[in-house]
Amino acid sequence: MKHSAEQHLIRHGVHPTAMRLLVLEYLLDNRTAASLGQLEREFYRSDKATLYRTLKTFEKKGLIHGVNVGGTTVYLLCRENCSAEGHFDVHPHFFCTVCARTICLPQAKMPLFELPEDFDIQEINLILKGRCDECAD
Amino acid sequence: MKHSAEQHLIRHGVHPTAMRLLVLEYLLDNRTAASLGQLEREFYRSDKATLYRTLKTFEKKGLIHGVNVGGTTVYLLCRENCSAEGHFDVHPHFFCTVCARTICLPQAKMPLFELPEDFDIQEINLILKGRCDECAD
DNA sequence: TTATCCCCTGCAACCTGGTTGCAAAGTCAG
DNA sequence: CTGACTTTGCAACCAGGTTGCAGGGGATAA
Repeated sequence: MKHSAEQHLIRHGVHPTAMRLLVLEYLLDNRTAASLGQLEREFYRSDKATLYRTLKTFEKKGLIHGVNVGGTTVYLLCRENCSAEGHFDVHPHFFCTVCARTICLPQAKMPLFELPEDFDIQEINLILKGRCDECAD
Repeated sequence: MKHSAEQHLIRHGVHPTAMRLLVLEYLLDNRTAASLGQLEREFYRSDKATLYRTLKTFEKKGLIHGVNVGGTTVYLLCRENCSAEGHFDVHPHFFCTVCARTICLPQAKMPLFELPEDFDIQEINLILKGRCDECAD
């Protein structure tokens, strides 16, 4: 456990401090997206700024990616093909309006768009909202 | 001018006050999305809360719809098929990273998704980011 | 016309999420 | 052990969004 998280940090060039290990392990365990606010609540002993900077460091080094869902940014673990050079796992995300979890949908393909005129698309942001499998009635 | 905006308000059951006419005309003229902040800057004599409530009223009555693009909500005029009963013009939006305008793309079809398990999709949020036709090099 | 009521507006305050400066504490190499 | 660099915690700040409250203005009933 500890080891794998630590290795993960080192592999991405992030100095493995106690704080960072805790946050990374939380993300690994939870397997769902976490917002700054969630981390604040989870690690109420530590400071918002530290958590914020931890997330920013992780994002910059390619461990996690942020998704803006309805005003707040949630962070999810990246798959293997991401690094400090860039995030390459572009895929839709699903936000459950019941349990408020955000889930990656890497299996769902991003749609291709041909816009009529000379629009230059650099980024696609696709969020599906509804009930997840666990919250469906 | 005045008449059409006024009619538009009345048709949607919104009492046409001076404030509301100004905001609606601004939206009609600009033909691009406006955020609360933009309106605040444009109508610096009036209050944020009033502008906020104006937008909310318009949205509730089906005149405009809000799109969350990277943290802030921008509002765009609805097409004909919206009303207080609901917003039915679901379509992608394009956000230009150069001029920061948000544009409706009603001509682009929303993709259909079949999610593997019993996910219940209620809403699709699709935002394309890049350079618009006017800002392309 | 006057009194009444309701809706609209402006002011102020507040909350949340995000962000930065600064100084203390910790880490590590020489 | 010392000095340099990194990480952390505290505080403060900012923007966007939101609400309560009181005053004003217009429509309506008496």
